[in-house]
Amino acid sequence: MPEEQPQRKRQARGVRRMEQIADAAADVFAEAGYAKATTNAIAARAGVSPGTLYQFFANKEAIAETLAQRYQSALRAAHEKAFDPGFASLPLPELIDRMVTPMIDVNIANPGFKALFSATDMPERLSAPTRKLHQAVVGRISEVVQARVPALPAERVRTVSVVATQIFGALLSTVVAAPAAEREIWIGELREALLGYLDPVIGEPGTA
Amino acid sequence: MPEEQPQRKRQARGVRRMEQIADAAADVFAEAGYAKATTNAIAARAGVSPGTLYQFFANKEAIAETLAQRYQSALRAAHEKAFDPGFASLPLPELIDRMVTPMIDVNIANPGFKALFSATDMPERLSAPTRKLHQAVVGRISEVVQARVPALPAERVRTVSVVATQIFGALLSTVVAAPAAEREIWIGELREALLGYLDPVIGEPGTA
DNA sequence: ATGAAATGCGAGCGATTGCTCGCATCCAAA
DNA sequence: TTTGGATGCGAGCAATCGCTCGCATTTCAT
Repeated sequence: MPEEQPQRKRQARGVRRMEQIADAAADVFAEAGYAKATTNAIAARAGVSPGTLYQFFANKEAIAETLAQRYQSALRAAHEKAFDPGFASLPLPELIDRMVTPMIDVNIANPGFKALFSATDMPERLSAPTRKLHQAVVGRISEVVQARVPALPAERVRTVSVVATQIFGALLSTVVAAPAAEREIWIGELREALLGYLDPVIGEPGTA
Repeated sequence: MPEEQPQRKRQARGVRRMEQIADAAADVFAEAGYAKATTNAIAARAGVSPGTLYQFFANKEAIAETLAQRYQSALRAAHEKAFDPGFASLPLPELIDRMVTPMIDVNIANPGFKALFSATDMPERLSAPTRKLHQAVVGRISEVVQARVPALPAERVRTVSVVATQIFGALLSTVVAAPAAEREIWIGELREALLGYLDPVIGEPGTA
């Protein structure tokens, strides 16, 4: 268990510096990926010296960890909005919309993070929590699906949830990468894709 | 244009060594990714010294390039099987099956290559050709879709083809990663997902 | 005002890694 | 059998990069 070390007292200026460095790191990581991003480049982007950077972060991993926590808390907030069990009885198109919208928004607000934390060049320690959250999404979707169609075997519920998540993830990248003007088009296609896959299985609540 | 340098004469033994090194590189790259894979590790895996490795490959990039060419020619062969324009008038489930099967097979036969060449830690030079082939796939699918439903606007044809490709790519990873025993299940879901998305648009040949 | 602590700098250390170099050995053509 | 080139080795070079260290400056509580 990683115990909190008695982190030194920060002045307001120091806290600002930390955010400034973390912001710069988000840029550099997004552009270059974790492995190719150098700490010196992050420091330069933040307009500080390498020494200053290491005044606030123990090492490269710690910088990424800060970003990981930012992303994770944003994700968790989105999950609360997206996976309300009460949605289970809604018409399928609306159900999809309620789930998809918050997840898209959080990823548009944090561009690059999804790619960064699913990349393989990042230390296991940092990608693991995000992957775990991703697994949790499958679980949350499974709950909604199971609540909607109780007669569906648990194994099939799981399979359907995994596939729906994969479809969502793939098209999410396209939506985020698209210029803002085209996003609605791709979001529409995303909805159609999910609807097309899910309708035969869980189109009507209560049926098997 | 990259001109062939007058590569030195190889003995049969040398050719074998090259394949042996390339095979080892495929393993190491698949395990560690391009950036984290060291040439010394590749040499060790191949059971040769670093000097021997560089007897046959100019640099790290050249090793990956050999693998890229392997993958690309395998992909091209699969594309020939998968994107026959004559498929356009088949019933949709069969059309999907004809396209999907060769693409799945080639990726099962070359595990790790898809992930390797779509990773961002690889030099642009090497990922670009594979990305270009991927773009070509969208074009090939567009042709089939357009041939099937001539009344569909070109822009919409393109959008549908992109989305279908994305759905395929996402579930392909799951199929390849799954143990052989479960593959048929995931392939079935992949077919259902594509069918669900495509049926409303191009379900019947000739309709708009 | 003053001292202690926080902030800041940047040259450069140590480890890693792609790659080289000098030299030994193997092979095939003459 | 001889000989030139292909194959093979592995210590170590050079460049990169994460990170440190010594020291200067700023901030803040007293």
